[in-house]
Amino acid sequence: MLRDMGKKYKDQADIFDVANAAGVSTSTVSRTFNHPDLVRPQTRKRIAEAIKTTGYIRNRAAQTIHGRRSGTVGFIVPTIEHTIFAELVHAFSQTLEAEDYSIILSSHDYDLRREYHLLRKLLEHRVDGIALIGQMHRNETNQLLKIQKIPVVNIWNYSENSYFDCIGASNFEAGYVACKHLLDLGHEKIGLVFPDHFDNDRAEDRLNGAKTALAEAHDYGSEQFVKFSSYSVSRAKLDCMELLSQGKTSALLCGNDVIGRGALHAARELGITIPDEQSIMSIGDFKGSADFVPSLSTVRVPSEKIGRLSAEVLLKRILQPECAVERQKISLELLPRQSTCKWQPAY
Amino acid sequence: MLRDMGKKYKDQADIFDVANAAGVSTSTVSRTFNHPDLVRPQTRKRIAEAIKTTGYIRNRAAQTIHGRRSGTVGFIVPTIEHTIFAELVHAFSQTLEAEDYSIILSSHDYDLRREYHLLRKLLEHRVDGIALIGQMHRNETNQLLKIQKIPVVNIWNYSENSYFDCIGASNFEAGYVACKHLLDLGHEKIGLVFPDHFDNDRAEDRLNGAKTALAEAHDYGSEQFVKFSSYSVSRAKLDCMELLSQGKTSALLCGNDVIGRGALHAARELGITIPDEQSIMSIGDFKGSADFVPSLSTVRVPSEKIGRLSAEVLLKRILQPECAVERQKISLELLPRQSTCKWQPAY
DNA sequence: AATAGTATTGCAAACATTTTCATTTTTGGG
DNA sequence: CCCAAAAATGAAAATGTTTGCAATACTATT
Repeated sequence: MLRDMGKKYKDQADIFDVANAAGVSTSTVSRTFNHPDLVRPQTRKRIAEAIKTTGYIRNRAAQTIHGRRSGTVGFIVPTIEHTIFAELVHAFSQTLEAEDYSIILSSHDYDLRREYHLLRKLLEHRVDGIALIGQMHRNETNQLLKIQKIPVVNIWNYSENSYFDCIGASNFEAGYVACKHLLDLGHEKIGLVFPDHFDNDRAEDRLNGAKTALAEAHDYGSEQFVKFSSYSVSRAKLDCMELLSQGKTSALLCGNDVIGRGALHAARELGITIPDEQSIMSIGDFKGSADFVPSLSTVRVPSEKIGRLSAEVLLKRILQPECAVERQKISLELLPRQSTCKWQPAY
Repeated sequence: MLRDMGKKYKDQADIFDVANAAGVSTSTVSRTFNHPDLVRPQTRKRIAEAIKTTGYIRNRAAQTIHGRRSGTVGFIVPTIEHTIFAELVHAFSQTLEAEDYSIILSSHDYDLRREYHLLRKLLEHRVDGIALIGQMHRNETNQLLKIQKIPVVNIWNYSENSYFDCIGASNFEAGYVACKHLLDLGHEKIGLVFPDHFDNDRAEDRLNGAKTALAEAHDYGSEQFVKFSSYSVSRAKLDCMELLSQGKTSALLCGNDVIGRGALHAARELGITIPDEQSIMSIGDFKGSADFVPSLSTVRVPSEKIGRLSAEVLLKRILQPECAVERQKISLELLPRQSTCKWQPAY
């Protein structure tokens, strides 16, 4: 297989090759891609053929260099290992891919220092926009975003005075509503199992919401059972087993559905009947939570909707950078299912 | 807020600004990034400061244009909506991010025509390498990959004569082993619940493996109970309920853990005791399957390991494009847990 | 058929880097 | 303190596009 046949070996056809093959100038080829209406249909067809025969593939890097949009969007999430953000990322990607964008996805594993570095890397790639989870970021992260004047959407946590566009629910409310549900059912001794909220404002807000509901219901001084767990069914199961076997609670409030699932397993493992002996309440409503037996009561945070809307808002800001800040508070839905019921003391 | 103060307004510092600020030429700045050993430490320091003060961020597009590596890798998966590939993607990303690569992730939703288009888009971005799931792709996809001579790793499905590097398990074997386990336990009437294997060679191989085991055990003509389901716990639960309520089987073999979970829920819903009345066997061992009560018997396909190794192999090929094709057959592990037991006829 | 107007196309500069090659500076040994 | 060799730096060309402007080719009127 011999290379270098003649002048100069190129392994990749470029826009010149296409122009030659079609007998036009590079300008015309370029225009066929970017402003097809400006080139005669007949010419366009000739160019299309030339593209086929040469096997030409546009070089996005070369157009990005002109300040043209890169066609990429950066999405930084805490994790993709657990199901937590799967639906969100999916909906977000689908929406943007439909508009011909590619998604550069990175995860920082709940380490906001890494988030900053990932952001820098995305900026090096000249992404057209950035999506971040939550409102809490390092100062340098926010500074950088502001200076760069790059389109940003803040996903998942609603804030009425966010600097950037934001689409999300009130996680405080989620925690409050979930806890209120248990209180309304007559539960008094409620165990709270929440992910460690270090570098995680969503979990923190939820926990605060729950605590507020508790404080409103009881004397503030009442005994609290808080257990910190993590985004892992296994870990959560162990933690819940510990809490449940102490027998001090009549209900568990779980910071998210992953923990909620852990709690269901834990109860089953210990032979505790749900919901008769113990109620389990959760927040999230991930795909599949409704299918557990008993099905998991939870507060629905509509992740697909949030993902889709975030993508749309980001898209809009990319096209119109100067338009007013858009903030959407996504409403929650209380979903009482089989894992919770009225508390009736045994005696 | 007035712009254009003086000569020429630039919203982004470029390499010239840095060079000026540091009192060196652009060549030297460029070298500090790409060949730091070629520039004097003292100069390097001065440039580092200049970068800080100017807020310069490298433009990867501009370096990509030179045939330099883009620092991105494309990963095309069937889906990220369900947990199926979460661990795989996670491990893959972590490994490559550690080497300063960014991952462009796209999903085609089990539509290989879309896979082709996504591939083209990735090539436009001049990714340094491509990762694909499975060995089955459209002809045009394979052609394009070969012509482009781009590093490719084929993940998940092992094949001893793959054209590209491949890291994966034998899914045929997985299906065979899983089914054999049930047969060894004395089950004869085994229901097979598998994802529709249209555009999905992994599922197809698994199903064939299972059928082969069945054929070896019984007369080939024996009655088969095959039900096609999908990658959704809800859907799988419904399908399994249908199959289970027919009462023709003593065990269910599920094509993956998502379906396996659906089966567990289905049995519970119907009041069928697992494993006494019905065994449930699965393939995958996703995070959390061991925590179910009863825990899910399954054949472990070590997705993290596969993800990490795939990343490493792809990396190696990016650095040494000419090295010999690397194929690794990842071994499976039979994990009998609580959801399967010996079949003892009721009478 | 000439004219004005519009639709197409081409030329060449611009984009932000990298890299080759030549030039300058530094270093170490005598 | 000089010289050769080595190390560090700079000048300028090259990378693959896009686009403003100018030039050319049509079209529909008169």
